[in-house]
Amino acid sequence: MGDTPDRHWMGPEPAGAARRVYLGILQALEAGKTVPGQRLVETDLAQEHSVGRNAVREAMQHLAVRGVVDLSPNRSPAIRRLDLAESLEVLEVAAAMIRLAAGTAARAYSSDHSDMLESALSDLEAADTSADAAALNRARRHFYRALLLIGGNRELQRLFPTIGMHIIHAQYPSPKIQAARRVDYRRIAEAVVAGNPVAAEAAAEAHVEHVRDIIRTAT
Amino acid sequence: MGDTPDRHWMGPEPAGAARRVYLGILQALEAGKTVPGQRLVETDLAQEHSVGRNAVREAMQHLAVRGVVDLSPNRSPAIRRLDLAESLEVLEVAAAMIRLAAGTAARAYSSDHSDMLESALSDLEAADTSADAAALNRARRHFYRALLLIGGNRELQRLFPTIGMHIIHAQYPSPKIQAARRVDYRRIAEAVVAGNPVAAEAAAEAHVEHVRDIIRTAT
DNA sequence: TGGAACAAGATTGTAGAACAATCAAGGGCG
DNA sequence: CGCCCTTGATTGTTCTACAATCTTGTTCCA
Repeated sequence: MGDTPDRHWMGPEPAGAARRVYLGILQALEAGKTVPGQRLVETDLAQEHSVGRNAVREAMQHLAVRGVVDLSPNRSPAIRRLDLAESLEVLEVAAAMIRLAAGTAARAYSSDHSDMLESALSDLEAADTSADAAALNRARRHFYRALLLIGGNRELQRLFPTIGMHIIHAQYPSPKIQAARRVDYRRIAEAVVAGNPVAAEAAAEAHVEHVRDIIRTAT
Repeated sequence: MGDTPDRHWMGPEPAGAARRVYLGILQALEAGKTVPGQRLVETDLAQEHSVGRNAVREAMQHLAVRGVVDLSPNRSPAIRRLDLAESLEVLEVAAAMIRLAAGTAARAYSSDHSDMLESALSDLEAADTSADAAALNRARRHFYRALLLIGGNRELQRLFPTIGMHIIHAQYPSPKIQAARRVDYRRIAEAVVAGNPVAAEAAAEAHVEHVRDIIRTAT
């Protein structure tokens, strides 16, 4: 349907110059080139990406919104670091949001949407065999994007990407989580396709519960 | 327990110069001096508040995060306008978050926290009789702040204020909602004090349901 | 030796100028 | 009447300059 407002279709992302910095840092984080706690100096990043300090600042704001960096006055921004307690707090919020996303998608599902879920799941399989970190993250986002688009709740689309999941995945790059995803996402998808909100919500919560367990024991 | 990071204790708020603009606009919105759909011109605001254009831009970013303004490239930011459908979408997300906040607070409640809830509730009563719009909003925030502090989930504290509730309240300043709050908040508080998460979550959802009904009929 | 006070450097906070890029409205022309 | 183009308004972006603040290292005194 052509009514998707593509303007900032998935949570506000920076545009133009700031975007380069923003994507660069996210990418460096996924690649492990930057680690939690690391300080990010404005002028360095500005030179590195050939942009003005303003643009760097703007990128930092967006990263802070998504819970990737911590911003405090008169201090260099730092990649956010989560202790176990705060990780679990993030997961608790994530559980509520994923649950809502799954339930909403199940309620709104129609056969028009089958392509989205299919391609997301096949992406996941493909990435799973390749074991490429970037591809895995892409596939994960792809799945949630499908869920959010099917559900059609624009406020949820706006807020969902702001949960601090980037850091969670950067801090606990466990292959076990990926294994869990493969099973859990499929279960969620099945419930959505079946138009069964209760089952979808249950599957969503089960998934977060699995991640929670893995993280708890992995620490 | 002095470990509460007061730095950005309640969702990231702008600091310094940008803060003036940010607060000015929120205030103007609550006072009805700015209306949904209104365009906000950078240079005007900069002069008006005696700050640089970048400060205005920064304020806009924060307002966009909180769902107060809509930002699209090469266009003046505009106060967000919600049609009925999107209002309901916002409320759906709000329901999930408030539910989580209430449940978490109920689980974490101890007698140390009684003051917070008490003062929040008495604030609400006081504001209710005075019927001053600003005081009402302050009291509402006070209540949720208490809930979030009791629950202690830092990620929830970060994300909660970013739900687009500012606009909801700006667009539907119905006295009926305030009446519902008086009853509903007390019921939530009672469940929290009783340490009953299930009841707290139910009361939270009931409240949002009431607001939903009021908005549906008020349009 | 320990530590307090101070000095120097690094980094962020903020305003402003300048220019490019884009958009919106109005005017003229076919 | 409708299309195109010019023009003004507004945002996007970089750069400069300086104030405010933090950090670090050094000196000096007890």
